[in-house]
Amino acid sequence: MRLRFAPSPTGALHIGGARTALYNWLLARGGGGELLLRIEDTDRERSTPENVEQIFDALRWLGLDWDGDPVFQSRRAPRHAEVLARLLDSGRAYHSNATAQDVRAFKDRHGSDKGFRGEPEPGGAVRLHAGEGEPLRVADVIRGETVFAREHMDDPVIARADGSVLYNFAVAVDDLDAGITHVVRGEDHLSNTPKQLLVFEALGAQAPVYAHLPLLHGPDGKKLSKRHGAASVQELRDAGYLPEAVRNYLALLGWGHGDDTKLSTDELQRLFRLEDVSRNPARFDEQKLRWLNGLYVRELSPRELAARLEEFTGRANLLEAARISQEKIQTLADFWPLSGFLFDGPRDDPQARERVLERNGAHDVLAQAREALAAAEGFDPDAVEAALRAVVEARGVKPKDVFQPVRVAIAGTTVSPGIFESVATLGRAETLRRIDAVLGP
RNA sequence: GCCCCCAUGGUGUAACGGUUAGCACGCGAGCCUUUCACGCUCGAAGCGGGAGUUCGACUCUCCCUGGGGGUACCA
Repeated sequence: MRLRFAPSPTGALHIGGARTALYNWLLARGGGGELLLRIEDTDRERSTPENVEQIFDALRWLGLDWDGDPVFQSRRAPRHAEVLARLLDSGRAYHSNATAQDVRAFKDRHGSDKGFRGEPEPGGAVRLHAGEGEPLRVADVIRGETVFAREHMDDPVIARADGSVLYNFAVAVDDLDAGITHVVRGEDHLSNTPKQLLVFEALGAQAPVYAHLPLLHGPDGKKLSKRHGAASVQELRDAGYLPEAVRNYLALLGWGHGDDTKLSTDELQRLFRLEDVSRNPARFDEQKLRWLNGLYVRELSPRELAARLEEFTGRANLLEAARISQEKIQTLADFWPLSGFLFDGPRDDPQARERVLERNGAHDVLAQAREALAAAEGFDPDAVEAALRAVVEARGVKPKDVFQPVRVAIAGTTVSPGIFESVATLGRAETLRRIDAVLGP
C-alpha cells in the first residue's frame, strides 16, 4: 500500500486536512505501507514558505510522520511539461482558445448537461478529450462505484496557455509517477476524480484505488471556519489539547469501532479500515474533544503532565500543582486559571471575597484556622486536614464554613484544587501570609 | 442551471430484512462531597417525508425534501 497526503499550503492545516493525514497515516503505519507527503504548491500566490512550514509543524505536533522527503509539486514542472507534450503529440490533448464564456455559450446551444467539446487550434490552453462511450467509473472503497457520463463532462483544461499545468493533471501525473496505490482524500475531490481518470486513461495507465472521506463541518453544519473556535491544528494546540487525544477524536469523526470511544494510537493503527469509514459528513464537536482530552489528561503520570504544562505555560516547577490539578482540568489551558494562584498570588475576585469573607463570622473562623495551621505538626495534606477539621469540630459548623474562607484567602476565588492539597502545596509561610493579608492588622 | 455525494436523538456513531433501535458526548435529576471536577445511578431525546418490494423494513428500489461538494487557463 502506497499512500500520500497532499495538502496545498494555503494557510493553516485545518482539522479536516488533519483527519485526512491521520487516516492515511493510520493505514500506512498499521499495515506496513508507505506514506508520502506531497506539497501541492502550484498556486503561486497562495503557496508561501510560511504556509508550508505551518503544515510540517502541524503534522509534527500531531505525531504524524511520512516516508522520504516531501515532494514539492512545483518542482515537478519539467516532468509535467514532458507528459503534457506526449499527450499533445498523441492527439489525446489539444490546444484551444475557448474561454469560460465559450463553454457557457456551447451549453446554451446544446443543453446544460452537455459537456463542452472544443476544436483543435494553433494555440491557447490545453484541453483533454473527454471522449464518448463508456462512462468513467470511480471505484471508491468508501462509497462504492460512482459513474460519471462522459457526455456530461467538458473537455477539461489541463494546462494554461503559458504551458503551466493545472491541478487535476499534476495530481494524476504525480500519483502515477509515485506509484500511489490508494488515494485517500476529502470528498470535495470526488467530482474532480473523473478528470484525473481521464489523464490516467490518456496515459494508458491504471488509476489508483480511491477513498473519498466525508467532509467535516462546524457545529452549525456549515463549512468549518475560525468562528467555530479551534478549527486548525495550531489552534487546537493553543487551546491546550493533547495530540494523542486529538488523534483519537479526529479518528472518530467518520469512523468507529463498535462501542469503543477511547482508542490509543496503537489500537487505531490496528483497527482502522477504510471500509468502515462512514459516508456522512461529520460535525466537529469541541465538547466531546474536551471530554476525551480530560480522559487523556487524567491518564498521564503527574511528571508527564507537569512536563506538558511547563511547556504549555512556559513556567517551571509545576509538578505538585500538576498533581493536585490533574483530575480537575480537561485541557492544558484549564490549568493556569485553576492553579495559577499558587504561584502568582490570589486572584482578584471581588464577588468571592464579598460572598465568603465578608460574611458574619468569617474573620473569626479564618483567625482560628490560621492559628490551627500555624500550630500544626507537619504541613502535608493530612496534617493540614487534621488542623482544619479540628477547627470545624471546635466551632460545630459545617466543613465548608471553614474551608471556603481559607480557600478564598489563599486563592482569591471559590474554585481551586482540594483545599488541603492546595494549602500544603503553598506551604505554611505563604498560607499564613495570605490569611494575614485578609485578616488585616 | 447542470453533474455528483449524503440523510438514525442536539452531536459522533451501532444495527448489515425480524432488537424494548445499542454506545458515547452534551443535557436534566440524584448520590458522593471542602469548592470545582472526577466517579456512580437514573432520565429525557432518534430512524426527514411519500410511494413501492417483502410475510416483515432503519436496513432494498424510486420520488420528494433537506444538507454538502463540483461545475476556473484555483488547489
